[in-house]
Amino acid sequence: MAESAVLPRVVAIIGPTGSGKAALGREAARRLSLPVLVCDSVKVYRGLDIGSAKPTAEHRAAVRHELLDLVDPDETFSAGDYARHAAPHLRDGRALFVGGTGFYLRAVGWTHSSGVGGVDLPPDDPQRVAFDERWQQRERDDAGALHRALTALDADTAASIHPNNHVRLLRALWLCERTGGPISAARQADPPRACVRLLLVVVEPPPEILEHRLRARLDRMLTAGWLREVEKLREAGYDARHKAMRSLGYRQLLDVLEGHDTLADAREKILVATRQYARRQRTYIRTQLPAEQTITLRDPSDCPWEQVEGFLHE
RNA sequence: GCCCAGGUAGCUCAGUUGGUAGAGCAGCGGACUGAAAAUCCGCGUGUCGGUGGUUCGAACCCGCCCCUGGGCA
Repeated sequence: MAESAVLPRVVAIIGPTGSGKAALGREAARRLSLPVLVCDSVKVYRGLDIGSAKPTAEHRAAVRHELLDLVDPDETFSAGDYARHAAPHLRDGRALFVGGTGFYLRAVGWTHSSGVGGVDLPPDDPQRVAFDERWQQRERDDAGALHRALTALDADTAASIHPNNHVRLLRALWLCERTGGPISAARQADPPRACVRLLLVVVEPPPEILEHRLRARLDRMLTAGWLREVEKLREAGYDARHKAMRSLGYRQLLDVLEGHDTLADAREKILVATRQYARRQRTYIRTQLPAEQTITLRDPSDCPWEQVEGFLHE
């Protein structure tokens, strides 16, 4: 109670890619006199500018944007890293997040099992890389090995992850190994709880409008030199080995540069992948982001600013 | 005009000796505890070009018509 009174108040503008949340975010920043805290897993990478729809120099001059360009494309970056970068911006007690990466927002707004943080290592730590490689090899030799191993260590967690989902199985297995016990027990003992008071502004345009915007935006990006941007990154030594370069669109354009695909075909593939991504975002926002208040906007110009300002200052 | 090959799901195509149809992709839905623009799971959405016939029964066999591609004129 007393604790919740001091929790930071956070307004988060979120929505599928191409929904117009960035423009709404700039307007919100002006009205609320807050910087835009960008919540986007690709805009944290330096050099991935056009394809990630990073705010332009003009926009950045007009409105302060934070949490951009945090790492190089060959560096690993996680939701935990994002939460650590975001934390200082919450100190004043009020903040405005704008972006499409719901998973990062959740890392900021909810606590995660303590005791895990201390033993965890970043994904590029040699010890963890060796662990992942060892188990991936084991899974190749013996399908289902990962899931069986996790079942032996932590049946509850194993039951909640499909045997084919190696990424999540590996992560859970790693945590069990590091903590020396079932991770589900630690999570039960310390369940996640909100560490901010959240007002979610969900921008969700009707499907026909979103479709039109996605096409127009993709063509604008290509015209603006997206392919050249990818070529430059490739010349700098970044390629599909690096997570950043496997982001939506970047991987397809790498295929073009490597002669595996035509630009026209890549364009269609990017469009399809973008639609699919937008749908995953909608599902995530709908099901994984509980908030104190939620405003859903079909049209960003209908934003009820009194309610938003009221939430921040009540 | 004649000959050949096709017309089956939104697209590309399977479909055994006749038993009212199924793959991939797309689409739709879902999961998600620091890889998340990642990873993974579930779901078939259909006048089988049309029409008449043969048959207990036709995507499949026969006739006619329509459409597409190629060849010959």
